[in-house]
Amino acid sequence: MSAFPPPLAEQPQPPFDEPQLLQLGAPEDEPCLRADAARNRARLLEAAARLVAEHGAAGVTMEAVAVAANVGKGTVFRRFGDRTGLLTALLDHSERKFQAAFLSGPPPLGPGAPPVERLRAVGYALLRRSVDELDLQLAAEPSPERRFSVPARRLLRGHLALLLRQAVPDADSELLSHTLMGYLSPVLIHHLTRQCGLPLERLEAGWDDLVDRVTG
Amino acid sequence: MSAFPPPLAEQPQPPFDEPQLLQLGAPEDEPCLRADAARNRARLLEAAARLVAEHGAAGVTMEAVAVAANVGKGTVFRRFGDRTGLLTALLDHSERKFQAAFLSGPPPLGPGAPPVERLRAVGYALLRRSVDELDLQLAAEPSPERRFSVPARRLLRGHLALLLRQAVPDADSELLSHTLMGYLSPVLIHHLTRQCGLPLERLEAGWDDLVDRVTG
DNA sequence: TAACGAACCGGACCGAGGTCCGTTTAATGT
DNA sequence: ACATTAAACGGACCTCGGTCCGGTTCGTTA
Repeated sequence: MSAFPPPLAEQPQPPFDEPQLLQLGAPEDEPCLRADAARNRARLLEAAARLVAEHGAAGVTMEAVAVAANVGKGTVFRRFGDRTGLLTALLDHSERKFQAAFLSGPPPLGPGAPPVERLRAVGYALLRRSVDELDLQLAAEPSPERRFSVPARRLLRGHLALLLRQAVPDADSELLSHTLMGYLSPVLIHHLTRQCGLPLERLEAGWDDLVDRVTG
Repeated sequence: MSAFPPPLAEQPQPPFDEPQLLQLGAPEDEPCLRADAARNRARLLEAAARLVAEHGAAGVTMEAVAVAANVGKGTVFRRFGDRTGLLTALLDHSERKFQAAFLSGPPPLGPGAPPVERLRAVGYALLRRSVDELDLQLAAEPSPERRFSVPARRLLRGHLALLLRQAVPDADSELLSHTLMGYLSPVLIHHLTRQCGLPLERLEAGWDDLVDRVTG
């Protein structure tokens, strides 16, 4: 196991119930990366993206990516830790945009709107984003043990908890935020839209309703 | 892929929004199994259980089980389909007891109590059961694509949807039931209790609160 | 009881994720 | 320019889940 660079948001795991200040990760990619490392990283991401476009996210093997990038297999793992890390890196751009939007973008997603409206907005935004990148998000799904340690998800959950705390101060926001996260999880969205054929509108209505009930 | 016997509850996938009549699977195990097959099945389950007890669920490999049962590796897969199937079979007994309890047991879990109370009860029961078998349940976690097709979960979700329909007829019970399922999912329970150290009481209180909000 | 076919058995085999470690190379200091 | 060293490289190697298929066994029918 290795000390490969932190991908998305913050790294250390604050104790569960802590207020947990929200902050993005480094503004750019890896802080300082050796020239060859940076070059290979770029090559790998490009190769991976191409393979995803060609064969779908599911059919992308680590070895194939390595070969396509003219790089050793070990290098892939050194850089991205594991398969999930590589796929996650592919989603990094979109993820950062999303984070910026709900952390400091214009209302109702960003600060300025009342918390309940922000809750609605963040659900909509996530649903929209997910239906686009569903394949990749699904393939990037981390193993059950790490699912809740993924920085991006910790950040989002913290955000939901914050909004909930503002909207319903007398509730257990931590637990409720987990409930809301469940509704927005890529696997569920995939199941409902792709496997069950529900239209996006119904999921959005469901989110509205859920937010109403939870904050009501 | 194979036609290995249906493990827990019903098999065919009814269209999403259907009323979905609830029914258990066969009262006993596989309907009719050849003598040697039944013998090997028993051996395998026994061996698997022993290995779980010794090395924990995570450290149980299919080959090890096969060896411990004096059986070929292919036989394990023929019988149980895949690793998840084997682990799931280990949970079968407990699962059936749970199903029987909420389908036809005494109130408030079984029929007879008002739906909201039954909702509360099923949550309590599941939380209790999960904290016991957490390791196994975690190891038996199916791959994301199949998570919602697992018969036992389909059955439970259908049950929740039914109770919700009775308790809040004007809501989208299907969607809400998924939300409730999320709160009760083994991975979340594991994360909250084991990784975050929340006491079971808090999870129970959270379930109470969630049911109130959702049905309120 | 002999014969037959379906179901079952077993272990060689494969693919893919992940690790290891000897070698190479980029940055830094002299 | 050269030495030094930490970092990066690469591919052989390992593990483990899952498949395949030739041989075997059970249960049935004649």
